[in-house]
Order: sequence, then C-alpha cells, then structure tokens
Amino acid sequence: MAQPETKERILDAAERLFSDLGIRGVSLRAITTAARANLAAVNYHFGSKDELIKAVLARRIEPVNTVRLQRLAELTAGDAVAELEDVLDALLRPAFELASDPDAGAFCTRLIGRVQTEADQTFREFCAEQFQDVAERFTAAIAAACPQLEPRELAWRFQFMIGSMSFTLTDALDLHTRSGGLCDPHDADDATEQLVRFAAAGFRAPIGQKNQAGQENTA
Amino acid sequence: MAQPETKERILDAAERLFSDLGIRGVSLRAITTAARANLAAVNYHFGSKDELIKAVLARRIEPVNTVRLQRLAELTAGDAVAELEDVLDALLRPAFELASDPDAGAFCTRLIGRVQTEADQTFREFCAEQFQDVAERFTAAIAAACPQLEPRELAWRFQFMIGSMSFTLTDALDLHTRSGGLCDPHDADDATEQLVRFAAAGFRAPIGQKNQAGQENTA
DNA sequence: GTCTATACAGTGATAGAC
DNA sequence: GTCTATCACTGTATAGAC
Repeated sequence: MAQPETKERILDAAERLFSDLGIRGVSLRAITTAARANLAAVNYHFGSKDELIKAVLARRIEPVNTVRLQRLAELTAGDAVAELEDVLDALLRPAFELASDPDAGAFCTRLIGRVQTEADQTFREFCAEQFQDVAERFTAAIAAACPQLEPRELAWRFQFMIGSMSFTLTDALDLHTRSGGLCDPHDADDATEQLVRFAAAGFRAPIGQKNQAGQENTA
Repeated sequence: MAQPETKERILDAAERLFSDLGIRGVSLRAITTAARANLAAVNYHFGSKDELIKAVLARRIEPVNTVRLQRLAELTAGDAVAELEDVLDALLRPAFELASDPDAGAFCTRLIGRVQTEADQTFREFCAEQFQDVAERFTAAIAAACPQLEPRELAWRFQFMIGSMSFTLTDALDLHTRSGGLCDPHDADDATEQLVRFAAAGFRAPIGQKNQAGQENTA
C-alpha cells in the first residue's frame, strides 16, 4: 500500500502493454511482471483477463461519456432544441480528444475502437452497454434537430456515424499514410470538424422516394 | 484426395467455427477434428493459425473485390465520368450482398468487418493490403464524380464511408434491436441504399471555410 | 483483505517417423 | 502428405502465508 495500489498498477501496465502489443500479444504474466505484482493478483482483483480488459476500457470510457452527456445537457437546457452540428460535436469531440491525448489517449482509444468490433461478443456487448445511455440521449437530440427525419433513417444514419467515428479512432486504414500526410486522425479538432460536417450532411440527406414499408422480408 | 482436399476441408471448418464462436474461441484442435484432419495439417498447409485466418478471409474477400472492380470498370468504360451514387453502389453493394448470403455470408462477413479493426496489426495490415487497390481506384472515381472536392476532404470522407460500411457489416451496435426492428443490416438492398444516400450527401457537403493549411502540427 | 507460490488443463507450434 | 509425440506457454484455480 506504500506505492500506488496494486490494482491501479495492474491497470496502468495492462493499458500500456495492450495498446503497444494488442490484447492477444500480452500475457497476464507480462502484465503482472511489469506491474511488479503476482500473477494471481489479476484474478484476485479482476476475476479474469477479460474482466481486466473491461476495467481498462471502463476507466477511460466513463469520463468521455460523462463529458458527452454534460455538453448535451448544456445544449438542451431549458428545453432548447440544439443545432445538429452542436449535438454531433458534443458526441464526437470527447472521443477524438481522448484519442489525441498523448498521456492516456493513443493507448486506450485504439483499444476502445478495436474492442467495439472485436471478434468476441463479450467486449462488444460490454461496450454497447456502456454506450447505450449515450446513444439513446443523442439519438433523441438528433431527432429533435432533424424533425423531418424518419426513425428508420435516423437509426441507419446514427449507426453509420458511430461507425465512422469508431473506424477513425482505430485508424484501421492508416489515414495518415493513405492521404499522403494530408490528414491526421490524431488531430482532434480536425477529425471532429471533418466528421461533423460529413455526418450532418448525411443526416440531412433526403430520404429515398420508395419507402421500404411494403418490401418483402427475405430473412 | 478422394474426398475434398484436406486444405479445403480445413478452410470450410475454420470458417464455420470462427463465425459461430469467434476466432479466440476456436482451437486448432477443434478445427482439425471437425475437418477430419490431423492437428499438424494446419501448420503444414497454412504455416500458422494466423495464416489460416488470412486464408479464410481471402477466399471470400477476393471475389467481392473482383466484382467491385468489374462494376467500376463498366461505369467508367470509355473514359465516362460515373455518377457518385453509382460508384458508391459498386463499392458497397458487393460487401452487403456477401453479408446477406445465408450460405457463406453471415459467417465470414462478421469476420471481415471484425478483423479489419482487430487488435492485432497483423490482420489489419493484411486487410489493408487486400483493399488497397480497390481503395485507390474508387477514390479516383469519387474524385472524378466530385470535381470540387479537395483531396484532404476526399481522404477523410472515404475513411468515414468505409468505417460506416465496416461497422454495419459487423453490426457492432445491434442495429436491428436498437431500431426496434425497423432496420435489418442483413437486407443488402436496404443497407446499400441507405449508406449510398448517407455517404453521397457527406461527399457533397461543402468544405469548411477555414482551411487547415496554415495550422500547426502538434505531433 | 491482500498477496504468494504452485499446480493444472488446454493452446499453438514443431521435429521427426512413416 | 500425414501422423505421433512433445515442447514452451497460456489463463485459471487454489491452498496457504502475512
């Protein structure tokens, strides 16, 4: 107890190692060695490696979601209807800011984005839970900002926007190289403004003439 | 050699098991047992588990990319400038069609989308390689369809669109449930039309007043 | 409560016989 | 090409010291 709590040291070491080497590439032994703790400490404090990963994620996700909801609350104070661009900014900027934070950020954001689409359902479900409240509130705010938008189109387009965000956070296609240095996904201001502009136009796109209501269900 | 080649049987078994249980949840022993092959056969035919995963992916990705490039070639035959919506359709529809194919599709598409943002760089790099040629050609076609679009904005927005596609293929947020049954990401027609409309509006969005040219580089 | 040492079943990989 | 045997290593569980 003289030094930072064992639990905290394990979280720090795990976060750093995961982001450097990927989840698969890091063993519990490597983590506990780096944290100067015993192997069994992970299972004592967290229960399993999967729960440790969740704890690493939650420690970074929760503050981001808190900021998001706080900014949204400010925008909609007094039953005001917020501008679409302001709503999207409140949702996206905190995530990109975490990603560009050289201290904790680069590490963990790749993780968040990755895990959101990880092969194992476990982490996807966990992230969906963490995100559910935020998704519901922001969907409502976008609906208020776009009164002409049908619920079906709103759901699709919200999905598309979160995908754009998540994909850019992980930088799965190496945007910096691919753009010849023109774009830097770790520039939070630029990433936010670019995606706000892209998504706002997408939300405002007219819905198709043929409504899908009478369509057969092939499944 | 009397029955389907061992290599083929391993690929089939691996694809089915991976999509049912996730990559992590399937051991080589489970695969080789299901394929009625010996454990060492995987390493003989593929070299490693990672290479087997790549082979499973490539077998499905290549035909999709072939169709994409073929449709693009038809659109741009005779130096014609294709409509933006037609270009996006040629890029997106083959992927969503694979996803909705009950035979091979549902299995492998989740894999493709997942792996594209997997924690390990290995698979991301592999998918990026597979996608590079397609990305370059379609970026050029979009640029031709949107002559007013700056290269910087084009690169950002292409990234966003691929993210939307990838995220929807993995269905990381369970769109069907979240939309109360309104949206079905396995309906290839609907998914394609929705994303084409969203992305086309995004590509056509005006670029911001303040150009980032004179901005400091914080990295 | 916290931590240590240790044991265990299951993993991917490999060398060498057939 | 295929197979057996075996390797080092993984996550997990537990008994017991402080």
